[in-house]
Amino acid sequence: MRRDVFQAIADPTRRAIILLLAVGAMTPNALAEHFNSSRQAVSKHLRILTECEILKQEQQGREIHYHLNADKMKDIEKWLEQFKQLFAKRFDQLDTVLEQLKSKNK
Amino acid sequence: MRRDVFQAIADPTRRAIILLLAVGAMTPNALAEHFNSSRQAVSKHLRILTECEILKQEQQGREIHYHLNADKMKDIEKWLEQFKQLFAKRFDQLDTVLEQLKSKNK
DNA sequence: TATATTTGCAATCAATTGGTTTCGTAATTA
DNA sequence: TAATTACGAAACCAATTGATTGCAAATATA
Repeated sequence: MRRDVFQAIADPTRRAIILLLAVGAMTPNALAEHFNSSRQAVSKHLRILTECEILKQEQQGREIHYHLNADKMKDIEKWLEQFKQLFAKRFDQLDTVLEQLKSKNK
Repeated sequence: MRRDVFQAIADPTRRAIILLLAVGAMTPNALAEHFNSSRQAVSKHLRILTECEILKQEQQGREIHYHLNADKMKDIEKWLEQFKQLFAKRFDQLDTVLEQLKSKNK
């Protein structure tokens, strides 16, 4: 079973959960009210997000408060950064080619 | 069939394809050489990425060069930015609360 | 103590996914 | 023209996904 941040944010409901919890911790019931999905469906998403270590549980009596581990989100940022650098480098190479063409025409 | 950038980057092979194409355009066969998967499997990923408009095809004789539409990647960045702002705002609110507590104790 | 509330967990199901194999077609090359 | 190459598309399959239903455990309330 693959369980990484990218698979976690692939689902729109899970992305919404992340945004909601970015504002503040919430219980499953409170979260479920924001969606059309059932409480169990939301709970399943919470389980997946917890397994990815994007969420942490905090038991308070019979309630469980889910809150964000914002650090995990950096994995996405890291990959994006890697992509951006590779893409930028491509232009560098293009620049080199253009420079070479330029000096050839001289 | 859901077809968005988030679902596209959920698969590790597709993420690798994106990174490879960030450096420069490639044909399906050239791409497939970088993976253990078959040419057809890679081709299927290419179709998905093209349907998401992350990739564009450019026919050259019997070869098809796939290259990146880097703009689409901004969708991920936008969502990340939205998340970061919500998360930052949370700290702002916390700051406000702390400020209020501070003035109460005066 | 009896009842209600909050929650996780297992079983089940239809839909989707990622992969393979096979086929057809268009562009090269011999 | 015949063989080869590069590719997409369709059919198929096992594994995974997202959702539902039913249940049990723990805590709170009457």
